[in-house]
Amino acid sequence: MAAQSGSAAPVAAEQEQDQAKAPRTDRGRKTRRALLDAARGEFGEHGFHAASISGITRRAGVALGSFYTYFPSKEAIFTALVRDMSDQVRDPVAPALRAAPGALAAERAGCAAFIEFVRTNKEIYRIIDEAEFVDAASFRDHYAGTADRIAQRLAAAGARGEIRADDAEGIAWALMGMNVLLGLRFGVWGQERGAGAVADVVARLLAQGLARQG
Amino acid sequence: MAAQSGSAAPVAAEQEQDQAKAPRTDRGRKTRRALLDAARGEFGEHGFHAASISGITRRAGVALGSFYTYFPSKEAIFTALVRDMSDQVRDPVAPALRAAPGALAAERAGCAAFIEFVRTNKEIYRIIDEAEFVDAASFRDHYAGTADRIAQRLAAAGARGEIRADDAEGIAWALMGMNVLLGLRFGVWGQERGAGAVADVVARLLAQGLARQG
DNA sequence: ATGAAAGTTGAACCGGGTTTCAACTTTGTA
DNA sequence: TACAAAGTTGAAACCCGGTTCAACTTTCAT
Repeated sequence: MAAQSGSAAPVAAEQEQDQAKAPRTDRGRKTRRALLDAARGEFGEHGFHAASISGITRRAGVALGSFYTYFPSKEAIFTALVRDMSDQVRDPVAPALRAAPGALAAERAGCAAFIEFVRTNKEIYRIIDEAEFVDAASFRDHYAGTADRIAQRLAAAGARGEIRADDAEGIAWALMGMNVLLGLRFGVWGQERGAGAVADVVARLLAQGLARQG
Repeated sequence: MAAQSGSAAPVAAEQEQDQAKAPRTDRGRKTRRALLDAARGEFGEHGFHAASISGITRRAGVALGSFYTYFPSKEAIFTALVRDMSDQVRDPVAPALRAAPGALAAERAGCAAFIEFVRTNKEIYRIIDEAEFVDAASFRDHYAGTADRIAQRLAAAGARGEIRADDAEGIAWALMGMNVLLGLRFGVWGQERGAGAVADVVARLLAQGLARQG
């Protein structure tokens, strides 16, 4: 799955005690970052169980043992990576939402930004999806958090009278689902359509459903 | 993800040569079935990499070695299981679709049947999702096949003039996405809503989008 | 009944990947 | 400059689960 996003997050950056020993030096920070980037490639390419730590360190250009300076286990780096990427989807989507003139335009822009992001970050699906098994909490947080942000927007627009105001939560999950599977089909598997064209599918569905005239 | 479905499939039951040695006896068929059922539990609970063959045989109540009478590897039984479950989702959905009076009613009924199925088969998400890594072809087949069937229905309804006739494919993926994520949220993670109530979210979206009046 | 084919069993083999560790190098600070 | 802390290294210990296999039991057709 994987999904697009909204505004800022609760972050809660401090529960990393058990996850990793934080680097105290510039060199250390660089190495840690290199490991995380390498992990994205390795996990994205092979999936969690087929990925290997030696593969990660090889890509990162560091020795096997260095890995354990920053992450206590394979699971730990995976978890760190999921959080990392979950944050990164949000970044390009939030401004797109803000710039749009109305609720429908916002969802359209959000979808387009998401598709765009997916195209240059195809691994996101494999990584966030696999979190379901490796790190269920992050997986849930990602989707529940995203759905929440969408529901907020819808509720606000509903209160302003722009759209129907009922059941923001249900609609939010449905909307997130559209974005996710459209991203899989037209972002990861194929590129026949531009991001805007994909977003139009969503926009029209929100504007008129399947009704024959707008 | 995982997804709901439509009518009959191309089946192509014969490419199983390399996948498994077919049982020639009743006893054999029973054991094979037991292994498949056990695998569903084991993979659903632990995910592919944490699941173990000895766990499967223990659940099935057979010796470790018997496993290899029916499946040449862990991957092979997983693949067999994915196909098995992919077929099983279709079963309850297809009749629901057929019984409905019109296109919108059909999608509503299909969604409801899917949610119902998910509730009694929660492992389907973990299993079909993980196929992305273990058996990419089955994963793709499942989603692409499902989307195709939806698109057929929409195109037919469009031709009958029931709904707008443009872009059945795009709408199909969007619709499948709604069903999938609603299933995750209201089928697997929570049961606060009845299947019918969940299906109504979809039905209204298709009928009127977010417009304030129908 | 009886022999061949199908199915069962679980101990042991085996390989590969995670994790440990002690020697070594670099960085930062007093 | 010099010492301690931080970071690096990669060989090897360790673990664990997938896979094999040869002896054994059940089924089935004649």
